[in-house]
Parts: sequence; structure tokens; C-alpha cells
Amino acid sequence: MTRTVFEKSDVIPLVTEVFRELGYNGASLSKITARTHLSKGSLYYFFPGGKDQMVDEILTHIDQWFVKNIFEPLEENEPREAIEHMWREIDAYFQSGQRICLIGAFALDGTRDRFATVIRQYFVRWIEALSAALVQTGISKETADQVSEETVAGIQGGLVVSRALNDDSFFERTLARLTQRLSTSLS
Amino acid sequence: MTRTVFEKSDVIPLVTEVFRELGYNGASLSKITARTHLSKGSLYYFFPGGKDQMVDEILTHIDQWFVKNIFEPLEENEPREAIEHMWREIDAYFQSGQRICLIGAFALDGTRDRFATVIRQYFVRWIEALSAALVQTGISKETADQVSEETVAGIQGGLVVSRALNDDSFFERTLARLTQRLSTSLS
DNA sequence: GTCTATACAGTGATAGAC
DNA sequence: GTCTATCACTGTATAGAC
Repeated sequence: MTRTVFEKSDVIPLVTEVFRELGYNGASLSKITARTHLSKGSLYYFFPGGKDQMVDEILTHIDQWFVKNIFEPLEENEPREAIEHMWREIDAYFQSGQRICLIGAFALDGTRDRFATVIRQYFVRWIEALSAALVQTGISKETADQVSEETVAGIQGGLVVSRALNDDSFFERTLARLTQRLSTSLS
Repeated sequence: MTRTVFEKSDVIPLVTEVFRELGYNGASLSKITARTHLSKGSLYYFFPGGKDQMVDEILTHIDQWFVKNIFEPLEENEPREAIEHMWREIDAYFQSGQRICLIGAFALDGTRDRFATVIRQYFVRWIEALSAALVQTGISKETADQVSEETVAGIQGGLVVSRALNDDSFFERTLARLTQRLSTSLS
């Protein structure tokens, strides 16, 4: 009889995937226990506040990942390099379109209002960080804002349609088009 | 004591808005009864198959609307005119971003697998109809396909981010950018 | 075509043993 | 930090009166 002992840092990624696949309401406690192999007791040990606390921590966790791996590099590093880095990270993170953006999905859901601040901040910071990097390369603030909005929305749209078609290549093509548009606006 | 009597054609739009706001799992029968002022009994009279039948008919209803108002015009009318017509209809349909695309939202949800065929077909036909119209204007099939994919994904992304930011103007700007891109590729 | 009453499974949450 | 047992409640669905 094996007995696995977890810490919270192990649990969050597990629970995240359940919400990503099933959405807020679809991810019932029994579904979560089934897929994580953690009992309700254990789940409530880690998250006394229940599902709301789970989602709160999940969103914070995702946000932190993006801050560290995408936003801060855009804000602090050499801009052209940081932008190339962003494309590689995004493709890897969304697993070429197989993985959706939980924050984007929650934005469409009735879930939005409950977590409005985190959801909003995530997109605001992404767009602003990208725009600031573009300005650094010498293009105008106006163009930079436009291109940034187009890029971030384009990624989200690529995820939606890629999943609707059940075709990863759609996301890949979307990423390729957006990358090219962005580098065109740089030169 | 007023007593309202409905037919199915009255009921579908009402129920649609509940699913649009709350998602498949969020739209419980009690929420639906509360917002439509129809009892469970009446709901099951119209949809004996329960929620699944509701969603089936809702998606078909939405699809038919798009076929009639967007896809067929693109396929049959003068292409430039049909494309301009599409932009106007899309802006009105999504109420400048206040209304989400239910089919897109379901694509992100665990709901996708249950209604995979309708969801897929909707996007396939939209992209193909738009591409065909573009080819009619004389541009190459390759470019037309690219621009069509970019446009349809862009609209979806605009809806996601607009709702995440709780800012209708984001959707309006997205539509404006996409319109311009599209007309640029025409000339 | 409307409704209420009812059945019964699944839900989120808690208590307490190990 | 793990688990099972149990709670009140909400979920979908059905039956039958009007």
C-alpha cells in the first residue's frame, strides 16, 4: 500500500489542470478527488476556503508564472530578445494549443465577476509590458499599444478556435502570423 | 394574475442568454427557471431531453442565424459588400463586445466534446465562407485562408479580452483593426 | 402549456479517527 | 497530512393536477 504525501506546491498544478479541463462549475470536488487522488479531507486541509480558495491560489500561481517568465523579461531585458523569448514560452506553455488559457476561459464564464481583479490585471499587465518593450525598440506608443492589443487578443482567439476545430496546427499558424506581424512592425 | 403562454420559438432566445451568461454547468435549472420565469415543468415540456437538448437546439439556432446573416451572404452576394455587411452584423450581434460567443465559450469548456460537431462546423464554415469571398475579389487562396483565419480568431480573442478587461472599447478597437487589415489585403 | 410535488443522485463542506 | 463518514443543500428529472 503506497501512501503519497503532498505539499501545497505539489497540489496546485494538479488541481489547476482539473479546472482547466472542466471549468469552475464542472470541476466538482468528486472530479477533483478522482483526478488528483486526494480525498476531500486532504483538499480541505490545503484549501480550507473550498473551491473559491483553490481558484484564487491557482490564478495567483498562473499570474506569478507569467510575471516571472513573460512580463518581467519584457519589462527588464533587451526588448527584441524578450519578445522572442515570449513567443517560445507561450508556445511551450499552451502546449501548441492543447492547453487553454484558464484566465481567458474564466473571463467568458459567469466566473468572471468573482475573480474580476486578477483576470483584469493579467491582461492589463501583459499588454502594457509588451507595449513598453515595443516602445523601447523605437516605435511610437500608439503603434505599440495597437500591436500589443492585437497580439494578446490574437493568442486568446487562436486558443479558442484551435480548440473548437480540435486542431493544434491552427494555434501554430496563429502564433506564426502574430510573430510575423510583430516583427514587421519592429523593422 | 397574469399568465404568459410561450411557444418554443419564444423560449430559445430566453434560455440562450442564461447559458451565455453562466455557461453549461453554471446554468442550473433553478437559475434558468428564475431568469425565464418558466417552471421546470414547462422547461421539460419544451425540452424533454433536458439541458443537453436545450443546448443542442440553442447551438443549432445560433448556427442558423450565422448561416443566414453571415455565411450565405458571403457565399452568394457581391464579396466586398458581403464582407462589409459581415462587420456590421458582427458588431451588432456581439453588442459591441458585451455579448460573448457561446460557441467559442463552449469550445474552451469541458462542454466541447459533447457538442464537438456543431462547434467545429461553425468555425469551419465561417472561415471557408470568408476565404471564398476573398478569393472572389481576386486574391490568392493562400492569402485568403490566412486572412480569414486571422479574422475569425481575432474576433474571438477580442471578445475574450474585452470581457476580461470589462471594457467594450477593446472589442471595438479589435474590430476596427481587423476590418482595416482585411480591406488592406483586398487592395 | 402551465404549474407543484416528489424522488433521488450529486454537491460543497465539516468532524473526527488514524 | 491522510482518510472515511456524515451533513444539509442543490442538482436533474419525472408524475400528475389544472
